[in-house]
Amino acid sequence: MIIIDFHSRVPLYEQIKEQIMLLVQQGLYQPNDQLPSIRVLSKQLRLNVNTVKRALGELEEMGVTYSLPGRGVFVSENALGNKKIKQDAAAKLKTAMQSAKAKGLSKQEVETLTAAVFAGKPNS
Amino acid sequence: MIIIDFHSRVPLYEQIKEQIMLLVQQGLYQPNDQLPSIRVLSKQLRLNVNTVKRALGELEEMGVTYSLPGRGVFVSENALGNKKIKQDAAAKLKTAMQSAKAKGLSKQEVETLTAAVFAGKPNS
Amino acid sequence: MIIIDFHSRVPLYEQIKEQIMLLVQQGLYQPNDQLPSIRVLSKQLRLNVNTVKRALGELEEMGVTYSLPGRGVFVSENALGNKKIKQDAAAKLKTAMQSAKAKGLSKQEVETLTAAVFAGKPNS
Amino acid sequence: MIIIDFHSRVPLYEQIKEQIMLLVQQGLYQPNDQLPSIRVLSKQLRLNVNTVKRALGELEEMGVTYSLPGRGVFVSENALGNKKIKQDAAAKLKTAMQSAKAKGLSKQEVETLTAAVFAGKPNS
DNA sequence: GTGGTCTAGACCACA
DNA sequence: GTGGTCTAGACCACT
Repeated sequence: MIIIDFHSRVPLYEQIKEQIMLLVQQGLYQPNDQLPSIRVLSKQLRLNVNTVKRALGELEEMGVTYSLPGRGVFVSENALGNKKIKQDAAAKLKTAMQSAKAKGLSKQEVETLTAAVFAGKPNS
Repeated sequence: MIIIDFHSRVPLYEQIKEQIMLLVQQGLYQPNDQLPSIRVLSKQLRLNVNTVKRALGELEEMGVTYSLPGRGVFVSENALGNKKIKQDAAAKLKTAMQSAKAKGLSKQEVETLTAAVFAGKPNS
Repeated sequence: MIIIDFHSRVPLYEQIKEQIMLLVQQGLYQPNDQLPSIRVLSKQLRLNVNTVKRALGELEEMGVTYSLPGRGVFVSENALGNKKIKQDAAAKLKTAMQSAKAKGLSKQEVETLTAAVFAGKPNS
Repeated sequence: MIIIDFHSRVPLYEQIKEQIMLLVQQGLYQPNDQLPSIRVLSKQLRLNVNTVKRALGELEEMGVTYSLPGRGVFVSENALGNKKIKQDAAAKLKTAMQSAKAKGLSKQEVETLTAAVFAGKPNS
């Protein structure tokens, strides 16, 4: 389910975080569902255990998952009701938008892009 | 004219690049205008010369500026007509936007953000 | 009577220990009273037998209970007269309190918390 | 300045976090002060670089510090105005207090302890 | 089996 | 020089 791009400059653990959040947001993992174990994930993704561990650790810090030592990692109750996550995403988006503006993209072009992205699956 | 945010996680040399491109984009620097010298810039911005050098070097590589050894650095004719630059920025923006959508940002929230970013100086 | 919080980071066997000590402390179990058998407890709490076994084993080691092989587990005479246990708890509490103070909690906030914790059943 | 107890069961990175927060809270490190580099700290404390890195990473996550790659780690503006830190400490204190109650400490004993802890340097 | 902690050491980007 | 990422592998506590 999770696909890692080893050539991307985005850190591997960030890619894992993103994709797991996506799976949760899509409802493929429900609250209190157990995620695959760290060891299983690391084998599937061909990554070191510590890299996966870091991803899950940060997801836990963000309130998306919780871990019970000796038992496993689980999806939190209000996994994505979290404000922090949205703020984070908004901040990153703003940075990208400012950069785009500096490089000559017009407001209209951005709006067209926005429409395109939000077309596929209506989200609001 | 150029403002560096020392608290930002964006590399200093990237900030310089962004800001110079923005100034060009806004027409404050016209094609064939001379930019301040590296030494002047590094003093103004209180940055290491190497950092400024790297920024200008990459701008030249991108075709935004050209340098005449012994004379200085100048703005290229087609400084921002370069399609590749815009495409790159657009691609990154799209990724950030998709991620933001996945994390629950609504289309409206993105539009509000767009308006905010493009508020300063109308651009389109 | 015993409630296990599966979401808590406190080990399950520690939770069992705590709760049994609390019941004894509150006088609901008198010295020489028999505790429910390990099997009964593990079914009630939906826990692995080994987890319950460990909890009772440690209680016995602490002198809170004693077991008569083939008969069951019983509350000791001087179950909580044991000074070492209290001292241990007091030391940990002190550490946590100092840390809380260092992080800006006021004396009043701690007192409010104390009142809340000791609210359920008056104890002194 | 920082003292690590290698025999404690508290994780080393937690000890580092605690002590740095303490130094900040005491005003020995002011906002925007630069902390010793990770490598220097790890040599001083005779710890692995990664352990120190983790401590500083979590402090950053908590908003106590911020790091500028290539430059160093610095104390945040409102390092300890942070609500999250207090909530964390309060939660830990509550757990310790419940445990103490279960082990027979009376409300009065806790209050005496509170008074003792908050005696040294008045904090509220 | 599970996750948590720690070490040792490599490589990268940034200033 | 700085911090950031990643790997490999050890040991521990808990279920």
